[in-house]
Order: sequence, then C-alpha cells, then structure tokens
Amino acid sequence: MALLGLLFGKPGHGYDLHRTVIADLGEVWHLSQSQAYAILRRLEAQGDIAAKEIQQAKRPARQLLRMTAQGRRRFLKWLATPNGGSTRSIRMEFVTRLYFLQALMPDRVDSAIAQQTGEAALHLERLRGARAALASKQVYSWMSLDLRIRQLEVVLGWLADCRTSLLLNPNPKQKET
Amino acid sequence: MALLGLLFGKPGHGYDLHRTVIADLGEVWHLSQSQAYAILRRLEAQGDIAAKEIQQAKRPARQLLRMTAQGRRRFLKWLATPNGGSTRSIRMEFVTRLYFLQALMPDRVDSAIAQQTGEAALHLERLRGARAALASKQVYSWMSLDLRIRQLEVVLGWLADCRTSLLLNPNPKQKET
DNA sequence: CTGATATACTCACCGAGTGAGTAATTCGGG
DNA sequence: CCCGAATTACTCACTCGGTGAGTATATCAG
Repeated sequence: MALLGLLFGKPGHGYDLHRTVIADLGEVWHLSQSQAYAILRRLEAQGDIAAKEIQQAKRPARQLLRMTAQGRRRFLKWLATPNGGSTRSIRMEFVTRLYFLQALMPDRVDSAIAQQTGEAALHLERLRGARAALASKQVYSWMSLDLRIRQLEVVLGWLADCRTSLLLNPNPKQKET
Repeated sequence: MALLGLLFGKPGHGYDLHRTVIADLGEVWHLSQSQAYAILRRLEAQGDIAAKEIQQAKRPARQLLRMTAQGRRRFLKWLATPNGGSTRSIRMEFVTRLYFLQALMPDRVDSAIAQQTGEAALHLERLRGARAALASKQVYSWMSLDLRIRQLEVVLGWLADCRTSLLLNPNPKQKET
C-alpha cells in the first residue's frame, strides 16, 4: 500500500518508489529492491497500477507506473482503515498511513489518530479479558499475553504523543535525506 | 524449533506435536495444522528429525517422528541462544525457550532471563543511538523507532517480572488444558 | 444407526523476503 | 582521456511463513 500510495497523483518508476520508501520510511519498513519489484508486479496483476513501457535511445526500456482508478479506490480505502490492535501493524502500517495523511489530507490526521486510539483501547480490553480467562496452568501463554498487553498500553501513550507532536509540527516535508 | 523441541526425549506424531503447541503455547504461536506439517517436513529434509512409517491394521500408516543427533544439537544450541532485541521474537521465541528450559533444565532459567535482559538492554542503547542520529526531517522513521524504544523499555520490566514469577512458581506442569 | 468429534494427514496456493546477477550510464580523479 | 566506482533500472531463483480446504478412518454419545 505504501508503494501504491507513492503513485498517488504522479506516476513514477519502481526504482524511485523503492528509494523513496528507503529515504522516508526506512525505519518503518525494511524493503529490499527485489521485494519492491515483486510487490509492484502483484499490484499490476491486480489492476491497481498500470505500466507503460518507455523506449529510450540507448538504455533498455523503463516502466513508467501509474495508479489506476481501482488502485486509487483501494488506496483511499486503506488510508481510512484503522490498524487494529497489533503493535507491529501500528508501528508499520499506521505510521505509514500518517505519512500519507499528512501529505495528502492533513486535516484528517487528528481523527485518524483518535480512531486508532479507539481501536487500540478496544483491543486492549479484549486482551485483558483473554488474560483473565487463561487457566493458571498456561503460564507461557499468560506471559506472552501479558507482554502484549503492556505493549498496547505503551502504544496508547505513544499515540497521544504522536498527536501533539504532529499538530505542533505540521507538514514536515520529507524526501530530503 | 518448538516442534523440534517437543521431540526431545520422546518420539511423537505430527498431530500430537501440533496439539501440544496449541495447548501449551496457544497464545505464543498461532500454528495451523498444515503449517505444522510443513515445518516438520522441512525439519526432516534438513535431517533434524527422522520418520518411521508405522503400518496399522485398518487405518492408514502414521509417521512416528524422533529427533536425530543433529536435531538435538541444533535444538540445544537454539535453547542457549538469546533472542536479540526484537520485541516480537522476545514474546515468541524467548517465551518458548523459557517453556523448554523450565521443563528440561530448570536451573538455567534464571541465567537465560538475565542473558536476555542484557541483550535487550544492549539493543535498547543501539536504538536510542539510532533515534538520536535521525535527521529531524525523518518524522515517521523517528516515530516508529520511538515506539520500538518504548516497547523495549517495557520488555525490560516484563523480563524482571518473569524472573520473579517463575522463581516463585517452579515447574508449572503444562499440557492439562 | 447416525451424526458429531477426534485422529492423522495432504495439497494447492499466495505473500514475505533474500541474495545475487545484469546491463547500461554518468561522473570524478589521476 | 580513460578507468573504475557509483547510479539507474530491473530480473531470477529460491526459501519460508501461512491459509483454507480436502481426505480418510474411527470412535462415541444420544
């Protein structure tokens, strides 16, 4: 979805998309070049992006990629979908959503954070319930769940801090690594 | 490695191994049956386990699996290897190591926790360094790293709590779900 | 006696991810 | 002016993680 989103508005080449992800979201995703191309092939096969071969004088042809109408729909839908209670997906997908929201529709950043906070709080309650329901014999399941709960608690504080720092510091202008 | 470890000492069937994982480590790993069999096939291909076909009167043959000497070496090596600084691998692999350590060599539990704490603290320092080194432009990489740091801090507290609760409550006797 | 549950697997498929390789162009330095 | 290093732009082969459905038999409760 990050690769798809980078084609929002302006077409581009696989190579550049990968470089942009590295530069802007390098600590969020670890994306190898081959993986990027594999994902782009899939997006094309699904009809979310379309490629145009551009013949060049001396170099081999390059593929200019653009988002299709379907891809646009899917991207916007993804952009509005909260990321549930997995810490991992919050650290990766949710941060990525913030990246695009800030760039494309900065007025929605605040509500996205609020929405995600709600999701996380809900999930936290479910996990607390599950932890309480575990038999005392299941020590290791309990330990694992307990860690997840503590981490979600941290996420809630982090989300609040994200909100204040993004509101104080609007439009951070990325891409200038 | 969890599947391999369950064959330590006593041979067993893929079916039972899967069930044991579900029962004892259900919140640690989410392992489908087919995935379990796939992993077992790989372990066999690698020579960590060996299968013996057991013909039965009316039913189709079952595979009795046992650990090989090589598998034993690999398992014991894994059991002594700390899990670095990924919160995920701490929640999953490290907890699994504790599960086996408690069952097979309970006297090593304490030092394993201490060792893992050291690893986590080290990693935490590295992450803090990386966060400090980030350009102020890279807002989203910063956010993601910041969350990882907060989560590792939580992990350190959790590890300390694990230690006290496992020492107070030795040999929890699993498998009775 | 019949239908749910338990036992014990297999198969086909997709997505995530790595590492190496290819092939051209540009650019800086001796 | 030429050589080598970096940059641009991509491909290939492979392994691992994971899902969902299907198969076949046996047991057991109502």
